[in-house]
Amino acid sequence: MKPRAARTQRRTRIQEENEERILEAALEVFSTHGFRGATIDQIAEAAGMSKPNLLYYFRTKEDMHRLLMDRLLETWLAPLKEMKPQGDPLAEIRSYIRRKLEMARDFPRESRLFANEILQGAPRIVDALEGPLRELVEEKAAVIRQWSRQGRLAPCDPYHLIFSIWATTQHYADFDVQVRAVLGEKRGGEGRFEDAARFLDQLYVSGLKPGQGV
Amino acid sequence: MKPRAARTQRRTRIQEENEERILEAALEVFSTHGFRGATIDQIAEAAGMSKPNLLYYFRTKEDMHRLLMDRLLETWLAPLKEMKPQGDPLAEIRSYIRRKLEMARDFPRESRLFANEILQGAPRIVDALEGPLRELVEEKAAVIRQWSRQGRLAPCDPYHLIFSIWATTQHYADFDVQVRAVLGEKRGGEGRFEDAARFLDQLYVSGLKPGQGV
DNA sequence: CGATAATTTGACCGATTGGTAAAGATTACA
DNA sequence: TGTAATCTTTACCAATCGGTCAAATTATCG
Repeated sequence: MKPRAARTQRRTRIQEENEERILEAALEVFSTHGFRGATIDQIAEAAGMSKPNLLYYFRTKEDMHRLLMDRLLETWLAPLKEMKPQGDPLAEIRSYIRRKLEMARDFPRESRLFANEILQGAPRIVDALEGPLRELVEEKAAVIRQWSRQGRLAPCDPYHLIFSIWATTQHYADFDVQVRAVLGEKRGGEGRFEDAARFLDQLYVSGLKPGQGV
Repeated sequence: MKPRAARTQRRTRIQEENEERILEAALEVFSTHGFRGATIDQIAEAAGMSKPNLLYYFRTKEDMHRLLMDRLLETWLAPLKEMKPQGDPLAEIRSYIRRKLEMARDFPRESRLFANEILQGAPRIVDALEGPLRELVEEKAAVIRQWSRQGRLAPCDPYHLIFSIWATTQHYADFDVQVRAVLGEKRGGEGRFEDAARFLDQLYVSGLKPGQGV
């Protein structure tokens, strides 16, 4: 009997293990080739099982991708959710940047999976973008605007502030090949994330200190 | 007789036109699906010609991609090349940002083509990254460091400064779908580029003014 | 015009794609 | 231990992939 959807909730040990192995492999393959560029054979091989066996757990390629995206979205929104209105504005933004940078360092494949999907027109998550994501950003934008109004943060466009934080941090995961090519071997080691953190700290703290700019 | 490579340089009008039409179509398709995700049939249809006809002008899918990437790289490096050591540091950086932002607005497909390639491991342009790109960045990083040493710019890591400029500007092309989803209809019109320019101006000018930060 | 080169087409190729059918092997559990 | 449910494999499918070929068509130019 097919395991997914046609079952009363019990999950076998084998089922649990294999689904996890498949998702791990799918993350690897999807994140480096995009949805269309990835093949089930590739994923099956990466998961160490035959293609029909894989398809016993996930009926289609889309099923795998959808589940990955669903899981990802929560993880993805979490750091922004943590930004608290009652905290110190600069400190809140700083630690948001740090969290995002840590995600770029520790979960580059997730970042690339997301980037691939957006880059290719987000056909499979456009709803999430226009729904939960947009609402969360709107909420946090209001918080940032409030901070500015209170004179605790330089006045600035909160949306583009958030975009710039996404861009600068995810860049280290999505464009990793380029970053390492440019930095070379001596500068491009693991220290690049600390260097990036230092630079971004400086940029944003100086750039957003109240009393700065328009 | 095959036109490419096996010819003594003469290029027919038809040849010129069709090659351009093909490259235009290839840019469209490659930039939205990546190399592996794109198919020759798709490109041929977008170019309004039959597949064998397309393959008469470009012998392989890789040939099209390679030519696009070669052309792109020059365009891509141009804005950074324009940054002059003898100019005013903040003004030079500002106009570099503006140029990059204009490229994101006017050539989003080129940006996405590049992003797709990097994201998927840059298998077809890794040489360019480690060669010309790296050298140019090294040169300009030296310029920036010099500016800082002269006290005309806040001391900062020049490499990560450049990365952050790439990231924040290209974001508006590569993640366009997301940007528009978050901004919604009223905020997401063409004005988003001007808003972005304003925000980035503020961020970088305040963040890099001499006497700021570490 | 005629002829030669350039262009376009339809028919086709083997390999790979996403996915299925059914039988065999293994596991869980009464 | 028996057996029913779960898991795995082999063999296969139609569709699509990148690309070829030869014949038909069109453009160029003396």
